[in-house]
Amino acid sequence: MNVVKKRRTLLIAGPTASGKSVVALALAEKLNGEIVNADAIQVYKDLEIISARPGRHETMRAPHLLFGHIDGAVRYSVGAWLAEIGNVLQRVWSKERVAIIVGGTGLYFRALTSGLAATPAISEQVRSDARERLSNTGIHRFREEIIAFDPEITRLAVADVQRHLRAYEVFAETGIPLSVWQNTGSTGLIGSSAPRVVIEPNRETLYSAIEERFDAMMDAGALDEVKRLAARGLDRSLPVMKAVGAMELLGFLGGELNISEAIALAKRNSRRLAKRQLTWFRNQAADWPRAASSEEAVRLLAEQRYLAEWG
RNA sequence: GGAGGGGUGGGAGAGUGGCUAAAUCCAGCAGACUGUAAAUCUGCCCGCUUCGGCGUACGAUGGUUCGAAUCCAUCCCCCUCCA
Repeated sequence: MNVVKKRRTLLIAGPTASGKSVVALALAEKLNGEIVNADAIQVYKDLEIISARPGRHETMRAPHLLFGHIDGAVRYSVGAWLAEIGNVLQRVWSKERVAIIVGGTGLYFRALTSGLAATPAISEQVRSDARERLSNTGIHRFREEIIAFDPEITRLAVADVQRHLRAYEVFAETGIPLSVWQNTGSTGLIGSSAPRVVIEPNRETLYSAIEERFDAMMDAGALDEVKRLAARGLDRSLPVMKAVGAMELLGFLGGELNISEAIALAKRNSRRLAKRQLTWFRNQAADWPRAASSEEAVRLLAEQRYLAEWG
């Protein structure tokens, strides 16, 4: 193993359809960099079109890492991603190349820069036990049980079933409350000095880009892609099955929606996704520099002195 | 020209005297967020607000009534059918 001298890293975040890939590619070519994915759905092999994952054109121009390497049957997670990206970054850095981390998943960036609680993996047994317990007792009793060992859980909304389940599972698995785990902060892999940018296009531009892109996805064979996914007969609760666009087209294939309803819903849900991403970055990454467009993002990053040195 | 139906908040659409600033759905906005995060959840959505309220509102105008989106009159507009 080479000794890593410089951890040259660039962070590019932004909502779906904001032009992140373009920025990443431009900088990768300029700086001899490698592009690393920070998007929770672009990791899945099964969804190239629907997830707007970089295709041949892009991957020929620069190395792309952590894209499409996970089988849809796998329940991927921030933790798994963080574990993988650690190695990936070591490899990129050891080659004296720049790691350009791009994506729209705010939580992934947070894990990267601030670390993640060191909770162990939850066994399938505990997972299903938790679900069974919940359906037997109902959310109110379930919640009280959790609060008994972890009072912090009071702050969760009662309807937030997913987070209640998580709290229950962690305690059942480890005997230590989730909130305690979460205070055992690890430090991030990426320092605060790494150049970064959030692409924040105006709402109208972004929304019309989303709609046009979805039409383009349909033309590119999105429906066939989702048909292939459907044919696998995977569990509906898997993350791949919940990807925006996939979910709606699955609804069409299952006969619950007609095609135009499915398309309209997919667009709507993409808009909502983008909105949530903007909210995240606005409030959780408030100190990151902003760019209103991909062009501005390139310019903004290129102006930073790091890049002059790195190039 | 004749007969009937209808005009409600950004859209759809309930409501037919007080419990109605007006159900519900959609669209939108804001927020939360530590292993499902493209997920999960919360609030707002006529205007103003110190978030308790205050002011205007249900095509228009006028009227009945203690009180009207709801009843009456006139006017304007839309739709269906018959000529």
